[in-house]
Amino acid sequence: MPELPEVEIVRQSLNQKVKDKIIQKVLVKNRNLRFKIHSKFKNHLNKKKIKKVERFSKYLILTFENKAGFIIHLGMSGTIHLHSSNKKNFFTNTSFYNSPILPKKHNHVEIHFDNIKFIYNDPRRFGYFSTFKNMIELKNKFNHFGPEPFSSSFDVGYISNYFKKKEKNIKNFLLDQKFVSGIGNIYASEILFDSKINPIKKAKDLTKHECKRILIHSRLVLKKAIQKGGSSIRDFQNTNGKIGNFQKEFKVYKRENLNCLKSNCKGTIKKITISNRSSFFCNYCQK
DNA sequence: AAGAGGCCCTGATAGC
DNA sequence: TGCTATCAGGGCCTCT
Repeated sequence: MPELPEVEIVRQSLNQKVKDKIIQKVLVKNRNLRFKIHSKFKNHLNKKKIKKVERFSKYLILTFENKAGFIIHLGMSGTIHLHSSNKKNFFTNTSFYNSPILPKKHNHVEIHFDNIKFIYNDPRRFGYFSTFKNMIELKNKFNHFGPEPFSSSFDVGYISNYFKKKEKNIKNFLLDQKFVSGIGNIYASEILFDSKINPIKKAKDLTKHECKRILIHSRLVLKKAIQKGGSSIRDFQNTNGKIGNFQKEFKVYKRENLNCLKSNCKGTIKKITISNRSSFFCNYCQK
């Protein structure tokens, strides 16, 4: 569910609310996530002060003062809710697609700070928590990941070189975290539309110019999504009133059978399935 | 090595 | 109203 922009939005509010706060108590209500929450998880977190909340790709990284810390992946349906006990009924939903009301089912982890409760909720259980002891261990966790679109190492040379002899379609590569980190199914379609590239085009057939467009639009789309506060598919109102309206800007995602929004294009948006995931594109202007 | 496909889960929605 | 089928923003694992 959450792609890089959404996780970045979560990171920002999380960093704002729990930075420099001490974990007073950890409750594991249901350890069954993609990977079972380790029995040592509680002790690893207990009484530690959060030094910073960072993000790599779709992963949240919370680091303690002693350089140890933990990672959160939200999977498809993971949401984080912050509940302030200072003011009654004050909820901050740092996720982006369910209501600001605290969920009753599927709460897996509670982390209590002074005056703030962190609640991790995940109906589909595709998310997970993992811990690291130091910076080296943290770095190793992301060893096999490709660069983020914003990274300087994600350049035309890298892209065109990577695509040499690759038979797989371009859409799959945008979703392949070994090639580029942080893009998911929604933004893959949006990036390809802006780049005017057909999702089923083989990667090896992309020209250098097309690689350049992939580079530029990956950055633009994600940047704009972050500025808009990410995407929420469902009706969403949060008490801060600042989260998630990039979905209004979707040009192809969930717009099948509607007109192509490119000026002078008479095409209609199509929906096809690529590797069991839906893809949206205009078969008129995406070559 | 690269690529295809199954699978992990629950919940919302569409169609009958 | 209630059943069944399909779909959902991710990514790991296995097989060829």
